[in-house]
Amino acid sequence: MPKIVDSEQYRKELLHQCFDLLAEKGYANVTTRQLAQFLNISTGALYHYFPSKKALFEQLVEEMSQQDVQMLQAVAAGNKTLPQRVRLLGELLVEREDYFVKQAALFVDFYRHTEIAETLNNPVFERIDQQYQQVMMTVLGLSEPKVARFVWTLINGVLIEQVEGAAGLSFAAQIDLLTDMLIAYFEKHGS
Amino acid sequence: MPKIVDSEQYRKELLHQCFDLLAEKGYANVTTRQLAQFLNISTGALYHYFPSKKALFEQLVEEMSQQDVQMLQAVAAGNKTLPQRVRLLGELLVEREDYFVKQAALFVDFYRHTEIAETLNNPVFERIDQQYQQVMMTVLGLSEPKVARFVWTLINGVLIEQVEGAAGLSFAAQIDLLTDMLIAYFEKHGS
Amino acid sequence: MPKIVDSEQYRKELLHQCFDLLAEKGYANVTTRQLAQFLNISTGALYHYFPSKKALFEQLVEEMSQQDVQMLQAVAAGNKTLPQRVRLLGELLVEREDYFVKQAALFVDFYRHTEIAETLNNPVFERIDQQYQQVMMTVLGLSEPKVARFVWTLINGVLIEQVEGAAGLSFAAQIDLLTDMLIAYFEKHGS
Amino acid sequence: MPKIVDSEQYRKELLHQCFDLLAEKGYANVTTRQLAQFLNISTGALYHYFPSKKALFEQLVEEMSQQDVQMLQAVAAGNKTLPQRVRLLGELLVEREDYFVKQAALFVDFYRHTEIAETLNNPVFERIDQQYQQVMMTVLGLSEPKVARFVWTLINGVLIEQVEGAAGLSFAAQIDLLTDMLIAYFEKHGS
DNA sequence: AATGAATGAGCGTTCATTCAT
DNA sequence: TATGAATGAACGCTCATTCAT
Repeated sequence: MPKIVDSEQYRKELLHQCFDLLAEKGYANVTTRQLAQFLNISTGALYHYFPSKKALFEQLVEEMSQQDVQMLQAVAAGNKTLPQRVRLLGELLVEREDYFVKQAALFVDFYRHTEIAETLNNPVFERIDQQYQQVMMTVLGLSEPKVARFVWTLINGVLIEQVEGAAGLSFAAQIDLLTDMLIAYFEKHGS
Repeated sequence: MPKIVDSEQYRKELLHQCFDLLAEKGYANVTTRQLAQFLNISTGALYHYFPSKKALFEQLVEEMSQQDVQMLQAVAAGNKTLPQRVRLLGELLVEREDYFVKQAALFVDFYRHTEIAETLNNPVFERIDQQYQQVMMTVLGLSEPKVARFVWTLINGVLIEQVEGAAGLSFAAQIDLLTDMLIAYFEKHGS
Repeated sequence: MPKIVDSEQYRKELLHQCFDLLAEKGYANVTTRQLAQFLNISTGALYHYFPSKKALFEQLVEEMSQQDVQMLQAVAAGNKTLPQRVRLLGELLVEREDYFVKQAALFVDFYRHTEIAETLNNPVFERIDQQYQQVMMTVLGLSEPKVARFVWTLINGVLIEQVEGAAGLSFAAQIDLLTDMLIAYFEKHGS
Repeated sequence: MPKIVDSEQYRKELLHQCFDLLAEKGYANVTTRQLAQFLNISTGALYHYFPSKKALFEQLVEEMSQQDVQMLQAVAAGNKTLPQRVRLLGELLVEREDYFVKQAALFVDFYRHTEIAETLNNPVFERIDQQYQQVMMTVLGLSEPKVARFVWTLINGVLIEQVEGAAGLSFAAQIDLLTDMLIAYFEKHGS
């Protein structure tokens, strides 16, 4: 086994490798031993890179949310009308369905495994929430933060239903419906 | 404490008593001992009424979903236009915010604690999903099952955000926005 | 395995059974699994009776110190001169050498495994220290608390050397020497 | 940082640096990583100089006991009466209270972390014990080895009580009492 | 029907030690 | 010599479940 040269880099690689496992099985349903085995390292090594299971999870969520934001920003480029932007956003989500669904799974776990008292003071939470709100405003060119936030809430609702594997409709079909609804709303109420 | 006459009835009472505790703290964060203590029975007795913690939880989810459906049906009564129905539905949700948010919390837990392979074959899941789809069709007087189903998905998205305690907007404000959006959509695309 | 009827009684029995093992091997060198195995119960049962390994240990120390005090009080009975009392105390210690040596071992562990900050506020510590000082005053009929305390310190020094198995002299010989020293001291300085 | 010329010398320097840390926190409460960090070397380097944590500890105890002996020898110089020697010894102990208390802490840890079976055969133990007995004979000018040995036992008893932080009396006060007691004893029984 | 003591596999985590570099 | 990443057995403890009463 080669000596790790860039330990910071390796830590991020480990995080990325964890993503699928944690998103699919859920934080509470994956043990540190499973995690280590999955990563092909010992439990000791896992704790060499992360101070605790919880910290690993938080780092993962943060890392992924940044990746999210970068992906979504792409929609903002160019001169587009609001309906165009909404459709583009929908297309992006459908294109990367697998990623976004897993990401949503991670978030649900993250929130549920944090004590409510902790939630309010947690800087990670706040930063992430702010980021998503901001990116939705930029992407859709909205002036109302609360509408931007609401759009993200709805998207998450659809994503989470996919997580649960309970969807009667395909993700693409749901995103289509959502797109239509948003466009109808913006046509009627302005942006 | 009255002598137990109808064991079936008593089981349901126990379930109703569990609801708040499990919804607030989450399935994984409540031990069977806590559950038993909360119900003022012994752990042995708990296992007399329910074969396992998981089974108890599934029965609770099922029981509550039926209660949900009954509540929602109320909106369907009388001769109303679609926008009226949508608004009524929104009002009902806001009125009983506490209950519905807890219910959503329960669902999220339920899905996350079930293996994906299990999800697809689980009759409980299917039945519940069908029920919600059905009730939304009735309540809104829709002819399209998939739209009905989707409306419920969106409502759940809003509820789950409240569960997570992460909401930037109040539940009422979000439901208002959702109501407006649905009305705009139906006006444009028909029901 | 019969059901335990008097759980409080059983807890004390478990404590007494632990005594030898913990005194001989030391708190840190006995694992909870070893403890459970030694007691012929499961680790789960151990935690049914004691909230933690540390709590078990503290209860043991307290229980034993009470037993100590009762033993030592016996010397106080009757009308005796100070030298007589000193000799009687020495005889008692030699008679029950095994017990007192183990007890001393326990105490050393107890103090070393408690954070210094904790030591000062710990009610268990204070009570025990007071008890020994008090009992030495009574037993020797001393009016000076600090001398009483000092005598106990010296006795403990001798006991601890036995714990360590490092003694060049037998316990009886050491206690004899100590007795002579104390008598010489009291003859010269009064009691 | 000077280039290491004499590896043996460096090893002893490392030991001396360890002393405070190990005496204050206790063998079991200091990890090899902490030790290495404290010494400004890597864990690998630590294992280059010492075959194991335990061996390091044993070497430390041995090294320190030699230092002890040298300090104590100082009292032997000159033509003094026994009471004078006893008082001088007491003064030395009080002067260097901090050092001797730490030393005692080390010894207690050392003995407790060694299996009893091991204790009896351990050459380190025997050598150290012999040394102290010898030095006490020289220092006090005693002809009886067993009394010399016993005096050291009593001194240790007082030191250990200080280690435990449980002392009702100051170290100086206890040493004063001990001095008086020894003098009274020697006056009565001869040396 | 009901109790609660008992079980033991499994959890997150630690740390003395090793070894490729 | 020296590094520090890697190991993995073992720790204290938890908790769904069982079972003698």
